[in-house]
Amino acid sequence: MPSGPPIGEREREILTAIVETFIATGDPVGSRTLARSNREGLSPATIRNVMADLADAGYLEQPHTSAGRVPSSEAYRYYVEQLTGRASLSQEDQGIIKDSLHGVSDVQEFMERTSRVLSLISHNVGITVAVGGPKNALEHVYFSRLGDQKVLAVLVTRSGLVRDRVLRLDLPQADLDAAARFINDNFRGWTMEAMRAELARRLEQERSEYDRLMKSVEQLYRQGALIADETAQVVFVEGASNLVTGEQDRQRLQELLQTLEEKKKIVELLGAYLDAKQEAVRVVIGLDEALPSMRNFVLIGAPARVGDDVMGSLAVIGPTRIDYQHTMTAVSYIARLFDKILNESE
Amino acid sequence: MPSGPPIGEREREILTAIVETFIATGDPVGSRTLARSNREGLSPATIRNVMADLADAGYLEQPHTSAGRVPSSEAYRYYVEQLTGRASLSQEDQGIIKDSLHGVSDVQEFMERTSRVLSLISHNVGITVAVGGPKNALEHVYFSRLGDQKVLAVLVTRSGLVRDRVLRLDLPQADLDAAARFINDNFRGWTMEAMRAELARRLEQERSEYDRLMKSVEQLYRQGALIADETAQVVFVEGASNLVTGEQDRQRLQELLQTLEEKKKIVELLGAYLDAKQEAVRVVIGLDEALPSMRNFVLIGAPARVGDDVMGSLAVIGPTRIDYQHTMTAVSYIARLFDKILNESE
DNA sequence: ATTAGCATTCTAGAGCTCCGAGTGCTAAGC
DNA sequence: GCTTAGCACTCGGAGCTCTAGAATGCTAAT
Repeated sequence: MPSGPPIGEREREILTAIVETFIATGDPVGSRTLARSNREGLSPATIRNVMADLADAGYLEQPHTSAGRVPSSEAYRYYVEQLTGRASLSQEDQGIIKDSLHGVSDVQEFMERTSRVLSLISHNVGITVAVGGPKNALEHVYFSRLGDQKVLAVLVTRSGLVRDRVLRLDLPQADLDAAARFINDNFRGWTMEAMRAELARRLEQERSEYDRLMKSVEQLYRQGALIADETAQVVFVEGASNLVTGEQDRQRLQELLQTLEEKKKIVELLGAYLDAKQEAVRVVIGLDEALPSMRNFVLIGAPARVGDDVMGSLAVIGPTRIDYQHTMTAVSYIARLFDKILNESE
Repeated sequence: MPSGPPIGEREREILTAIVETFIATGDPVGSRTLARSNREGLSPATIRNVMADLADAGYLEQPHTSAGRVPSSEAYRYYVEQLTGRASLSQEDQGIIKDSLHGVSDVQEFMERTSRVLSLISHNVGITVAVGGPKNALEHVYFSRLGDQKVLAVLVTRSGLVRDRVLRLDLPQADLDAAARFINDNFRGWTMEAMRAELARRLEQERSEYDRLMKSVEQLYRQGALIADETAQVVFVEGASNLVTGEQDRQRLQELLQTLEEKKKIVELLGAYLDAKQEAVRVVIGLDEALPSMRNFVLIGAPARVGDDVMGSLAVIGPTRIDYQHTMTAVSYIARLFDKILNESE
């Protein structure tokens, strides 16, 4: 618990130093080490006193008596809060990002490459989600007969996402065209959610007086041609191999990887923590509340938007011992780039 | 090297027993253990003699002097060869597979679920590839204006694969429709390869007398609307987390996971070893020739076909210490199911 | 051709010691 | 009154030795 008060200037400085040292080395940090690197020449003893206070306040933990101190979640939160955020990305990183994202005009492809680039730059797990959910605005649909009893449904959202699905349905192409025209004419620009609701309402109401057109539409609707559920989300997870270098034991590592394989959970995770309204990069420390296997892991993410439309989110997941400054800068940089690139190509 | 000769009945039996014991336990197997489980009551000493012969012939290896023997790649090859293949899948496994694949009519979705189900059943890595390459026959294309200077190209192959791409292009919808009609009318049923070649030829030849239509077609072609390169392959890799339980050290594990993340290499691997013409399940032992990080790993795969058309491949990758019989049966079962399900839904 | 017996080899693991890092406390110093 | 030096104490980890057990290969007997 952040028993807030006991954080004065000196405490702040020492806590920061501890966090940074621990992030750099991974070993519990002791008063000696700290005294050496501290610019005001404080003695180990003094530092010990401060450390004891910080430990009481819940910012530090001790693996065992004769070891140094390790930052608690609270400490990381505090540390992140007091980061200025003024840092900028190295030329090299900017280069990597730009090379990798150059010339992409497709949201999905952008997402895919971004997850890779995030993992490359952060040396952790890069994740992107392209929302395909109910909030998306419909651009248009397209149906096409495929073989004998199959129909291909293609759905394009305003955000440029393309989703397709093969349905078991036996309708002539003419009917499909009519249905597509109907939907496109009536619902272009609607959110998927609203469209589905309205469509359901109409189908219900006019049930008695169905004409051929509405019958086709109903069939398509029932078969899920208007893809809008969470399966429509596209998730890219890259760099899981980076987790191997961490200090977890086998057991934990496996659980971790398993979790990352469950795309659904990942979507939920990002959904729960990344508020679409927020502007900036968000850091969530203590992921174990949502996902037990993610104990000691943090999420650093931001919404991916073009203008005011939220297209999805991008994030890095890594151990609490991550380079916050660098990762935050990278995430923020790419988020801005996303807006810029996709905006100008509109 | 398989100095072929010294494999008589007794040798065969002992070699098989060694392989099976090693697969079951993971420990080098010694003459004692073997003598105990051997049904004809051979003494350890006799077995030792046989084992020495087998070692000379290259079928067994010794980690160190006072340890038991471990099967060599050659031994596994031999072992697999003499498997009857008569085994059938447990009801339970059949249930898992059917539940998971039930009602799927979309090749891509089938592939996706299959990779998952393969990893589940084999407790190893399940991989599927949907070929989108030059050999695929075109079903139809569809172009649609998207925003101001973008065009969405959707390409459907005979095999039911849907590929889309966003192009930077500024053509009116009418022109796009005309181009699509032209391509569909002229090239439906052609392989992507043939179509591209013919199109290139025509564009070259008639360069002087271009009309509006051919100009649109050329632009679309140049922008890559007729997706047929290897990026059109879709790869699904599931169950990488299963590798953690193996006995590799961290270093190897990480390399392994990295390799699995490189979809391109995986496609090449399957391509190199899984011959489209082959009917049955194929087992490749010694993957390190192709991928150094895959030392001690094997590939158990089969082509995924519907009738005579190859849609891709499915495979399991796991350590040499994999349950061959079970995995082979599972792969073969799913391959047959693939044909059956997608055939009847045509 | 098998097998029993035996000397030999080699590893994994248990037990042990010792070193170093770190702590908290107390008493002295500025 | 804050800071620091000094000191006794704690504890984990590295390194060492030693042993038990599992295998082996060979030889000689059956």
